[in-house]
This record gives sequence, C-alpha cells and structure tokens, in this order.
Amino acid sequence: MTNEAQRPAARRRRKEARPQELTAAALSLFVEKGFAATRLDEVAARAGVSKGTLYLYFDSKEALFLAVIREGILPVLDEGRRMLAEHADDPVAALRAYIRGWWSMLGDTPYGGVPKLMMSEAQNFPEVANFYLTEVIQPGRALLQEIIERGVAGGVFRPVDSKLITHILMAPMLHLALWRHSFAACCQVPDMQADDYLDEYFRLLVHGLLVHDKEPNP
Amino acid sequence: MTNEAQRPAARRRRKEARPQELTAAALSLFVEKGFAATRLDEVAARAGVSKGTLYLYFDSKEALFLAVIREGILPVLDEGRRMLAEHADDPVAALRAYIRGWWSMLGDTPYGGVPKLMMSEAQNFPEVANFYLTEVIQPGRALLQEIIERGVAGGVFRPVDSKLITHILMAPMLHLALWRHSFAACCQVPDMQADDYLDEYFRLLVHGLLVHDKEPNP
Amino acid sequence: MTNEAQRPAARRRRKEARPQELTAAALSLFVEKGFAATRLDEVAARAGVSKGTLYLYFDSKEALFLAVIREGILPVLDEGRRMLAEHADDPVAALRAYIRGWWSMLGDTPYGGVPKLMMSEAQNFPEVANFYLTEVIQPGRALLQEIIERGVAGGVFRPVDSKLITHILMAPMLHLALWRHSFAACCQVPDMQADDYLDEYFRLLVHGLLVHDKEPNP
Amino acid sequence: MTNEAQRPAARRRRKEARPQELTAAALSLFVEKGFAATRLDEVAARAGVSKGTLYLYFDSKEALFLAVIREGILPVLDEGRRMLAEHADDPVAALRAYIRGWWSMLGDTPYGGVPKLMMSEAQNFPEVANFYLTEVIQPGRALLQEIIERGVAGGVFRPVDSKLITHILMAPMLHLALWRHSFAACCQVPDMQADDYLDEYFRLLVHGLLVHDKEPNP
DNA sequence: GATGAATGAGATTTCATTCAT
DNA sequence: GATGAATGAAATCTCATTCAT
Repeated sequence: MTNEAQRPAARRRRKEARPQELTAAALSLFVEKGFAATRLDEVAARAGVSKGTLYLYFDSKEALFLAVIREGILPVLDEGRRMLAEHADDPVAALRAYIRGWWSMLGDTPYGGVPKLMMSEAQNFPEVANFYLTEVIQPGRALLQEIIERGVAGGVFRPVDSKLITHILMAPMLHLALWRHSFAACCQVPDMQADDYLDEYFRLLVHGLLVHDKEPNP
Repeated sequence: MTNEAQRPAARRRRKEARPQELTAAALSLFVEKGFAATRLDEVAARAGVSKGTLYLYFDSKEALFLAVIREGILPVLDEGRRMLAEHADDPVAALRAYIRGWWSMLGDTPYGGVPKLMMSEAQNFPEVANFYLTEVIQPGRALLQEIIERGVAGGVFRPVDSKLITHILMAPMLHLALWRHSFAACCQVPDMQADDYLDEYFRLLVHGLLVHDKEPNP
Repeated sequence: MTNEAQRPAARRRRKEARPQELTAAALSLFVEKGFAATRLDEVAARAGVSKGTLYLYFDSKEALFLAVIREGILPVLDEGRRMLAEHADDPVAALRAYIRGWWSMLGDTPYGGVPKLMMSEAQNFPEVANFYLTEVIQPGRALLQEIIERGVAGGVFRPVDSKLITHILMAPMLHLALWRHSFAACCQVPDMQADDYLDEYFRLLVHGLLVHDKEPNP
Repeated sequence: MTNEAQRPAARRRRKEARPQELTAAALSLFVEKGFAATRLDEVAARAGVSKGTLYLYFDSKEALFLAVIREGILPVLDEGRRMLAEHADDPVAALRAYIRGWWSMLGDTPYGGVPKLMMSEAQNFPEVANFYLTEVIQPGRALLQEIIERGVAGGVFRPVDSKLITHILMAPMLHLALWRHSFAACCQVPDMQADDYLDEYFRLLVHGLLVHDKEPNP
C-alpha cells in the first residue's frame, strides 16, 4: 500500500483535482445541452478521461449532476455577506455592490450557467431543486431583502413588498445569465454588453422610468 | 380519390383537430421535462393516442418540437399591436397594458412554458431558436421599444438606452413564467401572486426605488 | 343484396380486374425492392387504391406475394410445348425458338422480374419456392431437355449430360433478365441489346468458341 | 492517451478481429434472407455479441451492408491477374483456369453469396451497386475479355463480340452460385455437382453443341 | 487507478393490419 | 366495396453502466 505522504506531489494533486475537472466538464455540457441530452461520453471527452473514470468518482449520472450543483456556489454567499456589511450604512451602494458582485462572482463565471441548468431541470430533480432553493436562492435573496429593508427603514427607499421585490430585482440579472447561455450562444445576436446592461438596470432601479421634477439625491 | 368535402364530418373534424391535441400534450411535457427527457410514449398517452399516431402527423420528435414552438404564439403579437395603438398617447398606460397583456395572453396560458422551453433547448435547436427569436422575441420587444421611445420623446420617461432597456423590462415578466414552470412546480414555495408581483413591478418601473421629494405626476 | 347480373358491366369488369391490377403493382415493386422492403402503402399507391383495399382481396402481404408468383406464368408453358412440337424435327431451330420465345414471352414482359424475385426470396418462402420450382422451372427445363435429347439422339448435338446442360443453357437467359432488373436499373451501364446478346449466345451454343476446320453450316 | 502498443494484446486482437466477425455473420444472413428481412438481433446473435456491439463498429445497418460488400472481394482480382499471366499463351487453358478459379476462390467460399445479395439489393443501394460494378464486376469481366480477345487474335477462338460474350460467359458461373443460395438452399433438389457442372460448361464453351467431326446435318 | 469494449434496457421509428365510417 | 386514421408489435438505434484487462 502506498503511503499517502510518499506519493509524488504532482500525482496526489492530480488525484485530488480530478473530481473538479470532471464536474467542470459536466457543468459546461449540462448547461449547454441539458442533463438528458448530455452524454457521458462527451463529459469524459471534455475532461480528457475515459468514460469509465467517471464512475470512479461518481456513482451515476445523477450523482454527477448533484455534485455539479453542490460545488462552488456556497462560498460566494460569504463574500456577499462581507460586502453587505461593508455598505451597511448606504443601501444604494450596497445594492450596486450586490448587482456588480453577483455578476462578477457568479454570472460571469463558469457557474453563470447554473441558473439556466437548474431552471431547466428543476422538475426532473425536485430534491436537487429544493437543495438549490434552500441553500443558494433563498440565502441570496435574503441578503438582497436585507439591503432593501434597511433602505426602506432608513427612508431612502420607498416602502415596497420586500419579499416580492427581491424576485423582481433578481430577474434582470438572472435574465442576463440565461440569455448568454441560450440565444446568445446559438443565434447571431449583437452581444449584450453586460456592464452597460447592469448600469442601465441600476439606474432604472434607483430612478424608475419617470422624469422627476426634483432629483432626490442632489 | 375522395373529395375532402365528402368525407364524414366527424372524422374530418377529428383529423383536423389532432395535430393541436398532440402539440398541446407535447408542449406540456416538453416544458415539464425538457425535450430529451420527454418520451414519445408519454406524449401519446397524454394525448390519448398510440405512439404510432404521432408519426401520422409529425415526421420525427424534432418535427413535433418545431410544431410546438410554431403554434399559437404569433396571433398574440397582433393583439399587442392593437393595444399599443389604443394607448398611443399614454406611455404609462401602454406600459401597464403591455405587462398585463403579456401575462394574461401568454404567461398565464399553456404557452407560458415556451420561454422556459426555448431557453433550455436553444442550443440544441439553433434553427428553431433563430425562428423564435426572429418571429416572436424581436417583434415583441419592438413593440415594447416603441412604447419606451414614445414616452421618452414625449418627455414622460427619462432618456434611456431603449434597446437595452427592453431586455431589462422583459426580464421580470419572463422570470415570473420561468419560476412558475421550474421551482414553483416542484418545490414547496409560497405561491407568488402574479397580480401582486406585476403590480409591484409596475410601480418599480414607474417610480424606481428612491423616495422622491416631489411626486412627478400629481 | 345486389344481383350479380344486374350490376353495371363496367363496374363488374372493374371488380374482376382489381386483383390483377393489384398483383401487377405488387410485382413491379417486389421485383424492384424485394418483398420485405416493399411497403403496402406503395403497392396501394401504385395500383391507385387505398391500403385497406388490398385486404379486401388478399389476406396478408404473404398472400399477395403468393398471388404474384402464381399468376400468369403457367400459360406460357403451353405455348412453349406448342413451339417445341412445331420444330420437332429440327433441334437447332427448336433451340433458337426456345431462346427467342423465352425472352419475348417472359423475359421481356413484366414477368421478367420474377426470376430475380424468386431467387431473392426463395429462402424466405420455401413453399412458394417449391411451387415455383415444380410448376415453372422444372417443366420449363423439361422442355429444353427434350430439345437437347432429341438433338443428341438425332446425331446433331454432341452427347451431353442433358440434366446439367439445361441449367447451363438457361443461365445466360436468366442472367439477361436478372441484369436488367438489378444493375441495369440503377447504374449507368450501356444498355445490353437483348437481341444481339441472344444471337451471340445462340451462336456460342451452336459452335462453341473454337475455330473448327470445317464449318458445320457453310 | 494510452499507446496502442501498450494495450493488452488479447483485447487488441479481439478488437481488430471483431469487424470481420460481424461482417461474416451479416454476410451469411443478408445472403440468406436479404437486407431488409435480416434483423440486427440475428446478426448479433450469429456473431455471438450483443446488439449494441454492432454499433461500436458500424454506424447503421446500411453501413454494415456496405462493409459486407467492400470486404474481401478485391484481393481475388490480383490472383486472377496472376493466373491470366501464367496462361498468357494458351487461351483455352486460361479460360479453364478462370472458370475454375472463380469458383474455387469466390463462388465456393462464403463470398459466393455476394452476387445474389448484390443483385437483390442493387436497386435499394445504387451507390453500393455502382461501387461493386466498378470495382468488382467490370475488372473481373475485363480479365475475361482479355482472355477472349487474345484467343481471337491468336486464331484459336472464333471472332465474337468480346464485350457481350463476357456477360454470356459469366452467366453459368453466376447461376451456379445463385442457385446454390436460393432454390438449392430451400428446396429438395438433387445437389448440382459444381465440378461436373463446370466441366460440362467448359466443354460447351469450347465445342458448342454441334457435332463437328462430320457435317452435323447431312 | 484507469481504460474502453461490451452490454442490454429503453428510446425512437416503421409498417402490416384493423375497423369505424 | 372502399377508405385511411389508428394501432401496436417489432424493428433500428442510443447510451448509462459494467468489468476484464
């Protein structure tokens, strides 16, 4: 039996990195084609291993799917909490940071396809959907809700239904990510400039569409 | 051969109604499970016919998919154009009508699942995606864009990037439909009241989040 | 109940002609594609009737096949016997008449595809093959054998194994028919002139390939 | 990936031998039943593998058919050319060698069924038929034509239409093979002794039917 | 640990046959 | 008698999973 410590470091590193190489390949394909339409052959090929190797690390295709979803999303929440604390006294800045942060740390990374994937597959994998809802969506929305509620309490934001509004507020961000992994990926559409999109969105949030006689924050 | 008009009326009526019965069954299943995960057995069973019957009307599973997408969406656009004309002089009312109309005539009907389906499958069916983009999404957004541009021209709306903003404006509506056909369909989540959601959204659009010293439209 | 005698003559004629219209269509398709690869849809379409009509006249696809083979071949044998009697005293002329007659009355008619069909399907329909062998092939060869044996007995033909030689003698004729319904029907090959082919064949039969010091028919 | 040379020898040998095991099984069944009537289940069973295995080596049933035809026929032509050279000065011997060689190296081997198969399926697979025509039939006939033309040029053979005559000369050989794989395989017919048949045929070719020593019709 | 040939259950697709009209 | 929509058994084909090497 080889002693763990005696094994060459390179190989040990490789072995430990394997599962993530596999889930990364699987993620990109699941997002691209959906779970059912993705063949494990392709996943293995994209990860540069043989099909059998997948089964050394994951019991089944479903287990692979679960691992894909589990992985790498939760750490982001901590970062979000940290940011929120930083801007505790300025709801507008916090909102801006939330939007920017969501995009740069999630939407614009390989994990940006997960919302599409989870929406597509929620009904096929109710337990996974529940897990994702509980562990990712709801905590993420709770952060946003807190920003909103602080703003309202501080008299900066209008009184709103803070639960409902989080759904509404998330939608344009999610849409940006969904669009990128659907129509933008297959049709000749002019690239949506994410930064411009998010800026425009932020202004919409803050001011609405109407022309106001007096600017609120001079 | 036999003259069409001479055929027994009952059978003819059935023959003509069949394709829509089949696409209706297929639509609901494709939305629920996705294209690849839907078995034709199930489609046939839900439509109350045998598997073979599907092939009397559609050459293949893909052809069925295309028929599902083609069907019944386009008429709605005319209705939208009519509505827009009705509110030609009031951009705010037109916007409200657009949002409400989209929901009642699309989002809240069996076709409300099509956005989810198309997003999920866009990369697997680029030609269909292109068709949908060209025939449905872009005309629909053009209507919205016109509302916005009229509002801006009339001094009612702030100047905005009218192309970008249509994406942003559609997002919460699409999200409502996507949510209903994904997490809401499989997880125990408190039902999102569509009317409240859309009202809240409309207020957000009009006013933004900020408290304004002076109401713009007294 | 309609009395047979009262029915319009045209209709009665049509009804009696039906089975032959159907077998004619079936024959041409069976020869072209083989039994298994021929769809009853096509047979019906070529005969200008509906699929269901086939089942008014034939119990099954196999029954149709059997009818195709049964039909219209046997009368030819009588004609052959007549011809043989005509040339009873001249084996060479009889042989020539046999070859020419076979081609003009069988090979060059719609039934010219039957040899191909029967060869292709013999192992799938042993009973039909046996029927065809007994009723068509063997009587046909018996005629030929008699020609040969008379020629040998009369000192005109060399002594030969008269059983074996009939197989050999039939082969070029059969080959002409097989070729026409296989490669000639699908590949760009120079048309084999049947008359030239059969003349050349007849000369080969009579003289062989060798140059003989003394020509037999100066 | 893995180096080909490092793979276990046993498995590699198997992998390389597989396609031929599969085409051998397919050939025998295609000849027996025809292409359409042969089920892949049967092919797999006869080859001793599972249905899925066929698809590791051939993309479709049609691809399997093409492979069956492609395989193993062409080498024989070289052998034929060698033989022809050997008998360059004796057309009669060359002809005898051609007949005997065709039978022993093609007709009497598993490939002896290919002529029947190709004739049956030519119209269903025009490209394959064209390939077979160009690569097998025409080169084979060219060899025979050369023998004939040398014989004529040398004054040994009568002047003949050398193109037509090759068709005629091939027919009895082909017929022997066709017969064996059709009626002989399913009906109780006295076995045709191939050697006797070919001898008798050779004599017919050389001498014809007529008695030459003395005027046949005194 | 890693491989990839092999499997077989299950999907899509075909088509001979039936039967209400 | 004639039709052709509908059927469902059986074919082709796919692919997650296994396991000998």
